[in-house]
Amino acid sequence: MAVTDEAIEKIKGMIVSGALRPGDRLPKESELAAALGLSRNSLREAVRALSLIRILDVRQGDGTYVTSLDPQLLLEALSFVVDFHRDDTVLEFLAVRRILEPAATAMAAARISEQQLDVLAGQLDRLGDAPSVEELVAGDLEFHRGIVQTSGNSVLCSLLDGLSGPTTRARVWRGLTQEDAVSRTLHEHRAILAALRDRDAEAARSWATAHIASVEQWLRASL
Amino acid sequence: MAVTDEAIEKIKGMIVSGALRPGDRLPKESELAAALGLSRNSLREAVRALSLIRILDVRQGDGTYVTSLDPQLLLEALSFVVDFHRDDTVLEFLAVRRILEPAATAMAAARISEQQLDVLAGQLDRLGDAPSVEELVAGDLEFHRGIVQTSGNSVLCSLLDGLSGPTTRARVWRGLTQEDAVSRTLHEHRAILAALRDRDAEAARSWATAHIASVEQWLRASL
DNA sequence: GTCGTCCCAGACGTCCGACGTCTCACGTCA
DNA sequence: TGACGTGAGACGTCGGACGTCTGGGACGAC
Repeated sequence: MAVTDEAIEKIKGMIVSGALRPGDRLPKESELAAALGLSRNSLREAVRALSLIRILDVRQGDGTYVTSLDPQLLLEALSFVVDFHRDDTVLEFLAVRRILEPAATAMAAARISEQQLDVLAGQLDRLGDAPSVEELVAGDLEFHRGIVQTSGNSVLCSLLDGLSGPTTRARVWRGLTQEDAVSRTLHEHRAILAALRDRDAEAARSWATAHIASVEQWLRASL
Repeated sequence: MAVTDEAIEKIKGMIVSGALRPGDRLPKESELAAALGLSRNSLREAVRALSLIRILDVRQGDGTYVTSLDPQLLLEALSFVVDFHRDDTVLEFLAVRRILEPAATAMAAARISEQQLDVLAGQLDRLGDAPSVEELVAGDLEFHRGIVQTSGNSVLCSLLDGLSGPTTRARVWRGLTQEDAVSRTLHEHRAILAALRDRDAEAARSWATAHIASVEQWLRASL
């Protein structure tokens, strides 16, 4: 195994074992390199790799720190990876979202506050009846994220965020050319919101499932 | 933005745009560094980072290649990230698994072959009535993976693999000290298998849910 | 002709030393 | 007391040198 890979494993070990805790500062590069028995260049490759996936936070002129290691932060790296997938796997990602999002929406029904409901309603109102594709994609993202965030499970929230981030969603909408796609989407969003306001978890789950299923159906037909 | 980060973005762009396709070989480090306008050292940091998340495959003495970019491969990096999460987030991961796994198990009911059913049954038989904790963890992993793989969705499969890989599962079992945990788990596995053999998707889903819920319950009580 | 072996060009792996750039903290001065 | 300048120290980048490994071609035995 290359010394750089060893260094990655050792740094990982120091964090997992608790020797390095979230927020801790690492020894400076030259010292850590000496301690791990490799050159500064090779160590930097290890640090850079761990920094890409948000394990470490490198600040020029200051030092290198362990991040908070929050699920939200670590799963951010997921969207980076998801960007690489080819178009022909979009349907598989959508199928996973179809499993997760209805569950998250149902969980939100019991927890969402009146204030948050009003915020979501305001979003939909501002979007109007005939938004542009860019506005719709942004609004769609914001709407679902707002709901999922109140599910109370940060892992679930981050996972959905990563799986259906801006890039994926844009790819989906690029494939949706049907006339009534926009109006049906807006209608379904309002139905989900109404179910949440009624605290009806099952209705919310069903509307969320139907919402994603219809997107899936359109997409399957247009591929 | 640092030159290394720029290099990461440029290489990502080359892949996403299709200029570099899965399996393609990159120019040698010195040439690519010159083309991107940075030193070989800095370029290596970028390549190393992309290699950690399985975007690139570096072979000493040969060259650097784009991987297959299969969901299965890319989501492998997920388990690396999951290893860093603290114990207090295990329940959140388990809650997500409780959403995904029943769905995957239900999907498998319609697709699993008689041969695969026999393989799973053989696994359970070999495990016996009183396996060690290590054997049980390994068997548990193998059993669920065998089912999920027949769901037909590689993204779903890889995601579950990453979320509940060896490390996470070992952490869960470490917390399970109750006497009847082992026998109840084995019983539930057999129930899931019976439902699959009956092609009863709803029964399979319910048993999978109950199975994870009981693990969740034990874990919550023992934390 | 086929197969196995040897050898080497070429690519990645590692290291060193130097210098640039940025932060933070400290001390100065109004 | 506050703003400002300055310097030590950390990361950022570079070029070159050498080590290590792989793949493929040349060569010879069968």
